[in-house]
Amino acid sequence: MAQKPTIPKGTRDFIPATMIKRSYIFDTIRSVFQLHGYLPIETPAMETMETLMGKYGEEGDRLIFKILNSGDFHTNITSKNLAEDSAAQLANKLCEKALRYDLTVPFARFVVQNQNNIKFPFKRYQIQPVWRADRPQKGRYREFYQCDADIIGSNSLMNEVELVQIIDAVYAKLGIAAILKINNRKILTGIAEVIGEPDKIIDITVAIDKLDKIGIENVRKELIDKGLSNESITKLEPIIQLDGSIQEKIDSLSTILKSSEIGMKGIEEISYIISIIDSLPKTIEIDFDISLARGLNYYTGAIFEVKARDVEMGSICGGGRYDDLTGVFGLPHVSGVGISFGADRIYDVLEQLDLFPQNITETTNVLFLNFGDTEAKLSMQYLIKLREHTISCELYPEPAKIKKQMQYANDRNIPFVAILGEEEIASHKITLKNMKTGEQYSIKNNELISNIQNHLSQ
RNA sequence: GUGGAUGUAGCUCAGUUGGUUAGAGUACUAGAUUGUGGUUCUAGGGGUCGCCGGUUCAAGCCCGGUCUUCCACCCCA
Repeated sequence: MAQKPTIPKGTRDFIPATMIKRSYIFDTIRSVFQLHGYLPIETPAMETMETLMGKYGEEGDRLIFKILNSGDFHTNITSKNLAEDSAAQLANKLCEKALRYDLTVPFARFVVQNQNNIKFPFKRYQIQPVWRADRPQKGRYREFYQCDADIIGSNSLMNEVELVQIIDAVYAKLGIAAILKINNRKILTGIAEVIGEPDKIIDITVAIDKLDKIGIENVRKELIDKGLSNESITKLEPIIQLDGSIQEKIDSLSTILKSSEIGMKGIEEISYIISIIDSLPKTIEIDFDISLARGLNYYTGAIFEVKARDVEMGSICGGGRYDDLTGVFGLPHVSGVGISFGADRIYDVLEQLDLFPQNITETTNVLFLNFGDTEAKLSMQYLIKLREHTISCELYPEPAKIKKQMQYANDRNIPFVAILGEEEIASHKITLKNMKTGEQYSIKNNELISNIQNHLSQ
């Protein structure tokens, strides 16, 4: 009996109509990357466990898809291992490879391994799928594409500015009204210092990142759970709830963080970035959001996050600066900064807001009907000529009923049908049918290309 | 990993207090129309009612388990 086919949880098939829309997103992002001088690379779908584990925090390790070793993977597992090892320890014995979790860590590995083949500062873009063993839900998949642009080997804040310009250009091209939130990890570190809890920086950032979502009361509860003193929380609350213009927030924080050297460095950085962005034309809205933390532990400077304004969806772009990501792979003191567009969420946003352009659905421009062997052979001559003029065209592969061939053209959304039957051949003519208007007319066979070109350019 | 919903034709879904042979729309195939698509009409094919077990004379419907998908939490693109 035939089994019912399925695909793994959180994965998807893409039909042609969907792929055309997805390609539109990838093409748009890629063209913006290239326009800013970024170069393409690719890395393998799988990395060694060593490369990935421990780079994304404890939660991240759990969400990495591990690949079972080939062959006799069980021979070095004892019953003692089974009884006593943690799941993570067992996984380490059974798996030496895993699917990549993002594009940034593999990129760091790539940079170290290929440091003699690339020119610094190195600007690369990378558009590939990543995998996370998360529970799927709205806007969240287990296999999804990231579109990353990173620049590594340069400390200049001009790189941050350039990435903001890229973000602005991408969303402007796609027609998405977006808001870019900026913060700086050094400011968060500074805040942790001045409230007297420098060791709790991770707990603090994770908690205040949720301020928007769960409110100040629940943030306070979470911080108490994590062991912060009441005194520290009392100091923290007015800081993370600072309101006003970007400049007002910067001014307030300059006073608050005066005693923290690293905090003041963060203020200096964000002021610089924002002052330059302000002087440039842009369509995206910019906000300095003190509660923006982002989970990834490796960020050390600027952090970015983009959300669509008119639709409820997680972030559609994220990124930041990391000062020493390559250090763990043996290349210390190389700073990088990058952003990552979530193509699948961008798709969902465009779909929900009906923002896909109308004209990206057509593929073939002309379909030749098939009247039999003789006529089909003759049609081939015209197909070749049309293709020489980059007009996409095809011949219906078998001499089916005309009704069926017409229906095929209709279903495929092909705008023109060329009819080359016995009558046309005898009179050296071709009948063209415009499938949108239903209009049908006869032309001389040497007028075919100019006629189609005229219609397509209208 | 935690909690809540869900599952009936390829797709979207009806299906009464449990009662003969499970329906509709859409899609598909053919015909009305032998060289013409979209609209219309007619006919046809297509279902182990997610899976396993239980209750019952009788289960798509009730009960238990399991899987799937979706939603939320954690976390994240």
